[in-house]
Amino acid sequence: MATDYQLDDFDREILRWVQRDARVTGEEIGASIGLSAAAVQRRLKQLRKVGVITAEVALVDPAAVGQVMTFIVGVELERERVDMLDAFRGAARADPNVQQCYYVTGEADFVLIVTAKDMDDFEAFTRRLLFDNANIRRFTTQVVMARDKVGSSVPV
Amino acid sequence: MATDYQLDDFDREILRWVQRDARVTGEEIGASIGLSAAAVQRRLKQLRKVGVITAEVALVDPAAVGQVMTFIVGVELERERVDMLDAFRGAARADPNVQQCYYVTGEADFVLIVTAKDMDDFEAFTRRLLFDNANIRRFTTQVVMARDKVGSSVPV
DNA sequence: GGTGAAAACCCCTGATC
DNA sequence: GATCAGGGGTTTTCACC
Repeated sequence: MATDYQLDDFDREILRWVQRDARVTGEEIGASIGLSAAAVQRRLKQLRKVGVITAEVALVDPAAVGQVMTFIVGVELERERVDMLDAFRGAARADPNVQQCYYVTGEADFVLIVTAKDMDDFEAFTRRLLFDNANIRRFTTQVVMARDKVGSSVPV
Repeated sequence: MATDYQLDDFDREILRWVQRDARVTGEEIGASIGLSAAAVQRRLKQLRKVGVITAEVALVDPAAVGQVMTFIVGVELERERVDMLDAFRGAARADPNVQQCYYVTGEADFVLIVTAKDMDDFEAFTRRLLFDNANIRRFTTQVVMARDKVGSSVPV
């Protein structure tokens, strides 16, 4: 696991850079923190290997690809049995409209971040994942009017 | 704006690739969809230029850098005045513990995805952003027990 | 263990068709 | 859009601390 990997200050600086922009060159990072480009690349390789960096991905503007709507859906299951939890998790993970899925304490059991092309698309999603599922007691929907901060930049 | 840019099937295939892995080579993408590497790069450049691809970033495992806890916080403002909304947005966006901030309809006004090193760190966050703010009526906290799906992969 | 320097390699870029 | 030549970034090797 990556949990026991000890970062030093150079690693943290590098992570701050690549969390903003993964295409920045090792040379530029190195110049800003006083390291050679090769050293930066070596550290990046290690950070990937040990799992501190889980992936390097392109972020796509949902509106630009026709996924103009975003919803936050709280889901409460009928019965909290492990097999039912796992079944729901699997279905949520596999659903293309589900961007994120959190298993939480509190009122809801799961919180989902969902995008959809339009209301019909969202309704199709709710039928698919929620209504046609006897194990779901109820769910709440919040419509996102503005995404003020996105991504998953972690403070390091 | 990027909203009026028309994607074709090649673009969509490319977006599926780079949303999973931004380091994949143009050659590999091209081979899988029947395009030359140069053509793929040209399309990627265009997708960046028009804003379909908003960024290419490294994803960091929060647990690996000591941010082991995740929370979902619903925030209800005292009065929904535009200047107060904007003030809160700005503060949330600037806060290092806030990973995501959504302005929503429904019970809450904002939904935040927050990470913290531990409960003390989270408490410090709530003081900083929530308690020391007369404009906040109340907030709810849900503790994330499992992050089943993360990132912001958009179906294209 | 770590770094920096240089060469080799690979990929991206731009020009051309 | 494809092909090819040129430039740039990454990766490896090596010597060094």
